[in-house]
Amino acid sequence: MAGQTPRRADVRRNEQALLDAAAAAFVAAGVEAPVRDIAARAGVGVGTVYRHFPTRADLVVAVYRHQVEACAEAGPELLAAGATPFAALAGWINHFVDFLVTKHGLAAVLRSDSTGFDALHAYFLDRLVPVCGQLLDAARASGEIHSEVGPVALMRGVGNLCIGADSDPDYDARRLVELLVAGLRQQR
Amino acid sequence: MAGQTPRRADVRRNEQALLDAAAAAFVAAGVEAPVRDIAARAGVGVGTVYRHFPTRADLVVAVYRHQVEACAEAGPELLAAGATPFAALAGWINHFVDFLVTKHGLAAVLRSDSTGFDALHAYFLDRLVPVCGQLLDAARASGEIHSEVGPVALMRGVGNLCIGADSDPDYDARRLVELLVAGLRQQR
Amino acid sequence: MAGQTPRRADVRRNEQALLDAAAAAFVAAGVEAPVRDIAARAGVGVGTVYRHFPTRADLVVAVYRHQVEACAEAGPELLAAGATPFAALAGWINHFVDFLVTKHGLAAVLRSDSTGFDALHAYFLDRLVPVCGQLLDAARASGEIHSEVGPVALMRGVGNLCIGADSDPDYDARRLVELLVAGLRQQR
Amino acid sequence: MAGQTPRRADVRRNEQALLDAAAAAFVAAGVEAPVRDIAARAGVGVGTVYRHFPTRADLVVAVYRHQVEACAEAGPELLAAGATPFAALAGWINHFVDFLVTKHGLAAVLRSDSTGFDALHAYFLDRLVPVCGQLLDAARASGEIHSEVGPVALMRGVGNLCIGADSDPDYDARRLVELLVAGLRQQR
DNA sequence: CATGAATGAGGATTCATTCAT
DNA sequence: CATGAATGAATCCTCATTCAT
Repeated sequence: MAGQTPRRADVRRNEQALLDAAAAAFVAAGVEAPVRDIAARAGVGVGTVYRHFPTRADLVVAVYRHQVEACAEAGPELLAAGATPFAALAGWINHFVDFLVTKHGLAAVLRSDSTGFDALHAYFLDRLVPVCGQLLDAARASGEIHSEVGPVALMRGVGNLCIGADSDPDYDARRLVELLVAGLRQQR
Repeated sequence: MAGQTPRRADVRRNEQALLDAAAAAFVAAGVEAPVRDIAARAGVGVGTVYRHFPTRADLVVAVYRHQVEACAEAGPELLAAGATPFAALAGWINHFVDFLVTKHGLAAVLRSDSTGFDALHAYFLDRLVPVCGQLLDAARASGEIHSEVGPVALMRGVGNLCIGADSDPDYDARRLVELLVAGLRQQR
Repeated sequence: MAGQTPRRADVRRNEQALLDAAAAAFVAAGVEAPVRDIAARAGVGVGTVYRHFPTRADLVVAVYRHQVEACAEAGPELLAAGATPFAALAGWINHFVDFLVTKHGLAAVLRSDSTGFDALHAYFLDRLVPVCGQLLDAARASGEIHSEVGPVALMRGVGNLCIGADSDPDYDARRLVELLVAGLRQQR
Repeated sequence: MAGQTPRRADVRRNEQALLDAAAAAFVAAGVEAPVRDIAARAGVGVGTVYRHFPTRADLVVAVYRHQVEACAEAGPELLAAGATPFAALAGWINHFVDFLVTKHGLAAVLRSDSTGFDALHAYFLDRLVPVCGQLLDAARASGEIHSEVGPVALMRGVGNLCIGADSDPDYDARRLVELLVAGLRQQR
């Protein structure tokens, strides 16, 4: 129970090296990059990776925590920024898409049901679903959307639409997500 | 003397069993499902799989072909059925989603970028894109939709939304696809 | 019990086609050529190969029977030809080497102890050892050689020296066999 | 800090166990012995084999090296030991045969023409051919032998004669090699 | 704490051989 | 008799994960 950050300097250095290495490996080979590659990039043994991040999901979470946090914080900010709630929602979804599309293979893992990514799923849901829900509720309250779709379903759909967007330049996930969001406004 | 199809009844049965088994295996474990699993589902030895389908791509193509033909034929039929073009498009997309989700969960391969599936992608696109394009054009001509999204993008989006729909009962791909299709009507 | 040759014409034709095909396959890929290749070359099913030649050794024996017979018959002829017994032995060994060297991979199989080649070994020994033994005895009787090496050992040695002679043009098995034969004359 | 050899004792032990196991497996089943068998003989997992020797050739080379060095060093020693050059040559060949037959039965690989063993062949030749050549030259200079056979051919012949000597107690490779060596003295 | 060696499950592929048609 | 489809053992190789040092 030492708070978030380890006290020993070398340990902290190792952890940071691992995060950097993992980020680089994820870029190069996707979030399923071999553990050994990550360890090699960080200049440590594989055991050290496992010590710091018992599961791959833990590592992924750690690598992307900052960006997830930023995404989570963007929700209330957008809502408070003056535009309509629907515009805020659309803006936030944009933010989310940017995040997913730039992280090689992350979108695909987000929908993977293999155990071992549970921590990742949990973190994503814990952190972002409330934000998305708040935006959806606000847009619903303002009468801009009528759909009853919930935040989990919406995020899952957006996530799915982003699968493969990083590796195929001809695939424009953003446009399709726009369509999906536009669909929310439709009367039903 | 039978041209394309094998003459011996057991061989034909086996091939069909293999196709069914592969389809099921793809649903359960994706297009990269172990050959041994497919063989086991079909009740045959692995050698039999390799005899009928020397490469995995051959198998996937064969599994697809069956369904793809039915789907392709459904397009003109729906268009001729009397409802509006947009209704025909929506109906066809429904059909497509059924194909992807209910029966085979092949959505994942649609987006696979691994080489070796090129032949598969090509076939898929060759056969279905024109059908979808025709429906899109008709709906556009009738003034029901204004979006400029093309058939390739639309199908890819629908395909992506279907990923994982078979294995997760809480994920309602149809609803999200409805949203996407609804989005097509939006003014631009 | 119909004597050596089958009575039905088509069967005889098949057998001959198989012998030719096997000979060709042995040249191209060695005596361990896949059964399916041989069947394909003969334009028959693999089952037919097995019907005619239950084991690979049976096939090899059949393919080379003529040449083995010729080799066996050459022994007495050389002995009767007027030269010294040692010269006859040397000549016969030459004959034997020619046979082995021109049969891709046969020499290697001759020393293989894998069951399945038993028939081949047996045939070779049955047919050629007595011939070689006769020549050795004669040379010993004439006082030209003193070595006590027996025909089995000698043939085995010659066979071994021939291994790989077909695939490596730099390897001159004949010269080494000459050395071996020359060694027989040495006083002990 | 140890240069070539691994520092951890258990690793070194493992590597040696692997070399011994591979040598034994090669004797029993040839250089193409299943990796799993080698691992089992060494009491390790297959992964360990691959860690130490990424390719089969690496393993075979390593197994050879050990013995080859000893054999190479024996040449000059025998020559300096006082007997005639021919006796030294005969002694060295004996050593070589022991190496091939008694300890490892590696003779079969010496003649393997499968690519991937090129490095092995090269090493073998580089190390032993000069030694054998020196002995041959000396024996030729002393007038004890007259044959023009070179070291490569001689070694190849000896190697071939040793094939299968380990697995067949009735096959006396040494006697045949003696014959071959005796043949070197023959006038031509 | 860090290391990286060892493990072994997991998945692919080939081919000899049998046997239903 | 002939066919060739089916079988499945045998082998290869990769990596995630554990644990002795």
